Amino acid sequence: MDDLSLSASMEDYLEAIFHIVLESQVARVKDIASRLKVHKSSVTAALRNLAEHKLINYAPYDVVTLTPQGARIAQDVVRRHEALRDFFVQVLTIDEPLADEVACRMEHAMPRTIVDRLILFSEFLEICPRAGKKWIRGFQHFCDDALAQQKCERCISMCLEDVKQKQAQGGAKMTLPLREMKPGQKGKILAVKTTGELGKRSA
Amino acid sequence: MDDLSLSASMEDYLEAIFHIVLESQVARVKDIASRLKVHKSSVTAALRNLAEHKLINYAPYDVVTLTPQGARIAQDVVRRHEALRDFFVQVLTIDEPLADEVACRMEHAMPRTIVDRLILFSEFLEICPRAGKKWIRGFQHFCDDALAQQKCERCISMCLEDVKQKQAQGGAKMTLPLREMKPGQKGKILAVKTTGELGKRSA
DNA sequence: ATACAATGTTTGACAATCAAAACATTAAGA
DNA sequence: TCTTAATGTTTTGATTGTCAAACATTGTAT
Repeated sequence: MDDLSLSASMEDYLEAIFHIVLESQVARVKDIASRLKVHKSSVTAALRNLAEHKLINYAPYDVVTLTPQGARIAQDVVRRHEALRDFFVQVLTIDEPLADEVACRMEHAMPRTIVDRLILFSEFLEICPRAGKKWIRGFQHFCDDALAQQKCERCISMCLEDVKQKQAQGGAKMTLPLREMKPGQKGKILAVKTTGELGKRSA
Repeated sequence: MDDLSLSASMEDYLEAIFHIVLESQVARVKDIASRLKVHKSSVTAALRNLAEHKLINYAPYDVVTLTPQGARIAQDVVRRHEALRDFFVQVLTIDEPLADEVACRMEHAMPRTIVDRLILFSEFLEICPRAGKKWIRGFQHFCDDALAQQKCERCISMCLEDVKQKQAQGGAKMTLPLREMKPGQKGKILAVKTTGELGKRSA
C-alpha cells in the first residue's frame, strides 16, 4: 500500500503543506512557493505529482489539503526533521536557524530505526540524572576548552546530591516526558514523539 | 579558491575514489562503478566532471588518483561520514552496515560547525566519567524498557567510585583521545578527528 | 457587469543524473 | 603479431526538478 521512497523534493513539499495547513487550514501555491523558495510553476508540477500519488487533495486552481495518507507521511517527515533539529539544538547546542536548515536537508535519508533511537537518546539525556541540562553545560565547557574541566569527582558528587535531594522532596521516582508508546520490532519499546514545540521551520 | 558546493553525487564519487586509492593506490572505473553500484558510463561522466574541477588526475582509459585539492575535499567528506557513522554505532548502538549506509546518505548536508560539534560530543561521551561505555549500556537498557531503571542513586554512586579509583591508581588525571587541535571560529578550540577506525564503507 | 490585480498554469528550455547498448581501447596469451 | 576478453567510452534516451515567460483563471472593487 505504502509508496515507499518519495523523493526528497516531494517530501519537502509535503512537509511545507503540512505546516501551512496547520496554520491556515489550506495551502495555496503561493505560500508553498514562498516557503520553499521555489517558483510557482515548480509547485504546480509537484502538486500534480503528489495528487497522482493520492497524498494531497488538489485540483487546478484549487487549494491544497493533505489526504490521510499524505498526512501520515508528512508527519513522518516532520518527526524526522524535529528529531534532528532538537538534537542539534538541545544537545549539540547549535543555534536554531542553522539546526533547522540542516535538519531539513538531512531528514530525508533517515530510516525509522535511527530516528526512534535518536529521539530516545535525547529523552534519555533529559531524564538520566547523570546527564541533564547541567551536564550539557559541562559539554559546552568542554567545547570551549577541552582541558579546563578536571574536577570530575566533585562534579559527580554534586550530581549525586541533586538526585538524593530530588528523591527526598519529590515523591515520584522519575517523570517521563510525554511520549506515545508503540510496539517496536523485536518487542522493544520505542518512543514516538510526534510533534515537538514550535519554532522556525525551513520547510 | 575552494569549489564550494560539490553535488552529493560528486562527493560520493570522490569518497569512493579516496577509499579505493587507499587500498589499491589507483582507482579504476570498474571499481568505482561496483562500489557505488552505478553503471560504468555514469562513472566516466563523473570522472570527466571531477577532472574538470581539478579534483582528480584522469585521462581517458587511464587510472584515477586524487589531486591534493581532491584529497582535501574527499577527506572532508570522509570525516563527515565517519562522524555520523561513529555516532550511530557507538552512541545510538545502531549496527554498522545500516549506520554506514545512512551516514553515506546524510553526510552531504552537514556543515562543518555541526560535524565538529558532533565529533566533540562523541569524544565527550567517551571522556566524561558521568557518561562512558557503562552509561551507554544504561541507555540501551532504557531503550529496552524505559521504566526499568530507577536506581539512579546507586548508579551515580558507582560512577563516583569508579572515578575515585581511577584517580587513585592512574596518576594521570584524564587522558584525551588522539585529536588534532586547531583554532575554530570565535576563538574556540574544536576537535578535528580526521579518520577513525576502519570498517565497511558504502562509498 | 467588467476590469484589474492576484494567483495559478502551461510551455519550453535547461541541468543533473543515470542506464543501456553500441563502440573503442587496452593488455595478455597463443 | 593477432585475437580476444576485459575494460572504458560514447551516444542516446529517460527521469527529475528547476526557472522564466506567456497565458489563463479567479475574485473583488467599482
